[in-house]
Amino acid sequence: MTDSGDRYYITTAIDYPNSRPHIGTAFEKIGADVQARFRRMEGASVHMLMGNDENTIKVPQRAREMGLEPRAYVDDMARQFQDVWRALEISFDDFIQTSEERHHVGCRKFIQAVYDAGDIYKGKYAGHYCTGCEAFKTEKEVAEGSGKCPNHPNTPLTWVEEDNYYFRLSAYRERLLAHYAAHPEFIQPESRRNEILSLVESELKDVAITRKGFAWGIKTPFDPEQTIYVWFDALLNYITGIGYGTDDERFARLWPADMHVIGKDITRFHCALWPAMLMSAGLPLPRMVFGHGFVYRKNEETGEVQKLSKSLGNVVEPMELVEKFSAEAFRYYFMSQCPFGGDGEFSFERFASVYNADLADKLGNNYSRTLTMWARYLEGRLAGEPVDATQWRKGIDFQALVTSVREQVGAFEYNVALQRIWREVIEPGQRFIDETKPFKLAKTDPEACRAVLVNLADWMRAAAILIKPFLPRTAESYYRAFNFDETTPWDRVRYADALTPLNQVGLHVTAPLSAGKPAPLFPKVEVRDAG
RNA sequence: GCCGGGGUAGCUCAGCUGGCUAGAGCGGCGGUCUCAUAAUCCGCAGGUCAGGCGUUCGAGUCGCCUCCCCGGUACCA
Repeated sequence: MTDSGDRYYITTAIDYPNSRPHIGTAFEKIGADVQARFRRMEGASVHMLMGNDENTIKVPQRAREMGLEPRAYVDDMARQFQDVWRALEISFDDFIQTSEERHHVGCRKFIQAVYDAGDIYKGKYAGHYCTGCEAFKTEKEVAEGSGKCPNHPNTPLTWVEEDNYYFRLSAYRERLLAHYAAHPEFIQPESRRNEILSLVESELKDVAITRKGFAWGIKTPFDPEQTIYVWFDALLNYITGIGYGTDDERFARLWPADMHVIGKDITRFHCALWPAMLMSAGLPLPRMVFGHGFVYRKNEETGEVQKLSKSLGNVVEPMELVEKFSAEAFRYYFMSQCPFGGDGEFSFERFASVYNADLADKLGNNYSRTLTMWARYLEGRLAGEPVDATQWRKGIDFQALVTSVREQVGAFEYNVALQRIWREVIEPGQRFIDETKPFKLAKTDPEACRAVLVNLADWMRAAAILIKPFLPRTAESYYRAFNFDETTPWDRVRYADALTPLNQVGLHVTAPLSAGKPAPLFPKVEVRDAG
């Protein structure tokens, strides 16, 4: 799946710390995390990097508003972001803040390398300048503000020309096109690739990469009056975060990245500007860039689908859902309901409905059923001759199923993979109980009842393994409900282990039970109360 | 305008390089079990696959045209 052997370096986009993360940003992180967890299961040595993009003009502004030093402000925001990511079980290995020294050092080294390569020249940037923001406004912003700055409608914009440095992006057009052709998998999914292809084929303009007069940010080494501008600075986090300019050995070990997970809106920066920058600096390119879709908010009453925005007042904070439901439920909803490469929708009502149907009634309920019967009919412990533990999945080509689910998860087709797991693993387990009726067999044919229950143990083991990247906690509860861990330790389980025969020797329930029952994994909720 | 992506059952989505009577989940309706979180399981519900033309023995699945929705259009999360 990756040609970099057993190492897998995956990144997510770094976020502006102006406001706290919402469910859309969480969507990206979870999608990347599922991949990271999956690759770890497959035996890769995974490094997952996340971070915040702090060298923006809004940072000192916001800090001032809150009466803080910029540094204190970004540190506090970084802590808050990480709290959310941890609550969502995002298994990141490192978190970079672009205000950190390691980033500054690496940035300066990089821009100097590009400068030395002759790809940076001094030019004039001209645009609408807002004295209130002390910044240039884009044409789009000006249009939105009907000719004025959206933030300062009473301050007239002035047309200002400024000397600053340009990166010779246009010079890389041919090389970029050659790279896309030679590596068709470079841009994912397909739709994003087409978009970039036509963009680069049409025209590439040089980009200004420095600005004048900012105290906050990274100074340009060859001209201390200039500060490195947003994109040139931000993209570099992917290399400064693994030691570029500060730890050569580590950088050599981890670069190039196997996967940049980003939002579809910033595809061009990652698929055109970034590779060109790397080419100029003489560094290898990342193997893939995945531009995921967006999460929209569906208004329950009107049925209207809207963008998440502060002004519409429809922003949903991840912690709200985590507290009301659980991180597992949060992860499950977005991974199963929103195709990662496309757009998805969120509503509280639908969230609760999916939660009840797939998690409470299926995953959770069958856990309770199985364990209760084990306790009641076998006193939690298996004795006697081994039985055929694969009865529950007769009629399913389990080998083919595991193979295709692996491919789908590896290709970020999470919603499809989960649907298959539910339809061909989770639900057959429930149907098996219904068809064999172990609760009746217990009275008429204890041996047959025992065989059914052994099958259910195998079912739980297989389910645990397959859902592990998506629902790490639940998967672990499933796996540790029996002493499976003695045969294959939980942290070393691979997808292929779902196919290995169940070890029935000494098999027994290890889940905590009270009065012969486990605590519900996903307590059912009222759909109406969801919001 | 230009470029790109879409339009498949009430809702959310699958349908790979064209081929059995177009699928799943949810919702809805009827029935069932009792191990379980009043959960499960079974059956039913019939959508001109946006519309038209064409290629083909055969098209959601390819080509062209029309309508509608969305995104991008560059230094913007």
